[in-house]
Amino acid sequence: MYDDLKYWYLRDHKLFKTLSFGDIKQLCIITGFKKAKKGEIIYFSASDVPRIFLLKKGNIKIVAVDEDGNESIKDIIQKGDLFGELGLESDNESNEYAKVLSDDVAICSFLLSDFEDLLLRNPNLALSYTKFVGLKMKRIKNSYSNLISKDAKTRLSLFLKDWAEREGVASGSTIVIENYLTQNDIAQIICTSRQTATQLLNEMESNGLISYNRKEIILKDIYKF
Amino acid sequence: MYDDLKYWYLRDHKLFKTLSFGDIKQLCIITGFKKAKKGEIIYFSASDVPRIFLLKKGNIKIVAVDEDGNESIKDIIQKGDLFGELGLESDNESNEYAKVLSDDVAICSFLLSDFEDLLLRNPNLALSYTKFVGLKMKRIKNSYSNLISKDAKTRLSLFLKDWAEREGVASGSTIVIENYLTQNDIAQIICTSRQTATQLLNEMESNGLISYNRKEIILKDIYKF
DNA sequence: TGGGTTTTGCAAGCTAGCGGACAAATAGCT
DNA sequence: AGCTATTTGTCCGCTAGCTTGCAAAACCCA
Repeated sequence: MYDDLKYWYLRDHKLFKTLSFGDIKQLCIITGFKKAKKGEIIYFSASDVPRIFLLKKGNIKIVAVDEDGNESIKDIIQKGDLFGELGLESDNESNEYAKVLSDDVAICSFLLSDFEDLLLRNPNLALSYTKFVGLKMKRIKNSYSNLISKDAKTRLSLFLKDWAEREGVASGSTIVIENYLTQNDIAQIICTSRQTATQLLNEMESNGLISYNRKEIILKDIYKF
Repeated sequence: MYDDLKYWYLRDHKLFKTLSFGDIKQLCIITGFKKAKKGEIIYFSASDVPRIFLLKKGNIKIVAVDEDGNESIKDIIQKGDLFGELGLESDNESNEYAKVLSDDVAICSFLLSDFEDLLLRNPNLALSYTKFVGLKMKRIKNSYSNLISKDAKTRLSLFLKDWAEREGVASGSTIVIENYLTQNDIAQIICTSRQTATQLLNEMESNGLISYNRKEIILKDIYKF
């Protein structure tokens, strides 16, 4: 019964659509499953055996701590996203943890080595997975070039637009986003200081572009972003 | 005979080490081969069928042109590197070209679709390739976090160190790099203005850290970087 | 309901580094 | 050798956005 649950959690991810019933069963045997509540911190990498994680429910942020102890947001992971050692190579230097942003989350995970075996036995999955990693790479490249050539205001606009497209609920050209990020989080994502982010958000609000509060962000007209 | 040449060009790339003789022959049938000289510009993507390229000899830079016509260096490709649609998904929006930096280059290429077939038939290659893409991604992530948290001077140091490790010829703690980049190129790679790059390089030279000219860069003591 | 914690708002000085301008040096070409 | 194009060196004004510092507002939970 519990195994069945895990089965379905994996089954409905698009990446695993191509797998046979047996293959998923196999992966399920070694699947871990975990729930956590808002604010909890989940450590991975480093100490533990390398794993791939699949976020089934909720949102988390991946935070990296550098040599000097500074924390920076590496990624925001949403329902359905894979995270962890996506490159299939364990890098021990990186010191990261995940923090739960939504009320609660459900995460499944499997060992990197087992996942590799699965890829070897399923060329189609391997190809899909490669494209998936490629897509992740393209995203990062895009953030990188934005950081180089666009100012903070533009980066904020682009981020809001992207966020709205990924998670927003539209009614006409107005989009409502459930806001589970603090202004500090947003600032880190668009690579600016908290103060600048605050200032820009207020500016957008007084220009009538958005309506902002701690619960939700409303983009009045998505076409203006 | 010409086919044999192409065979060897592919054969000695570490990614293709696991392939059987027959597999490579197969890939060779559809392999393109091309030579070019310094300063030449090679267009790819967009107009053409999507391809993966393998630089067999020399150096090139990948330059992207954005909507406003600004050019920016996306990547420096060296002997043995793959480039092109590495994510295996053709993106038409991107407008890029390659410019030859070394005296001459040799490039082989194969169609994306043929490469995909090959991956499907060779799970081991697929896995290696995924790791290779993952590694590329890790590099970009690293540049990104450098850009966020390090100043121009530090980024220049890190870049020189990295360059030296990849291509430099060491004698003791001194490393000599063949310099095929202009200061403008270097500036773009470390994401700063040409003026700042010039100033920083001269500063490092007068501090005795490096010795710079258009032909070569000598890092006096790699441990100081 | 009240006290502590986290988040947001606002002001002002400061600085890294951009960008324009121009001259000198070097490379490339015929 | 001479001419042109490219690259490098330098100076300097300007500004986006970082930092420091503090206060108000919202949230959390016992």
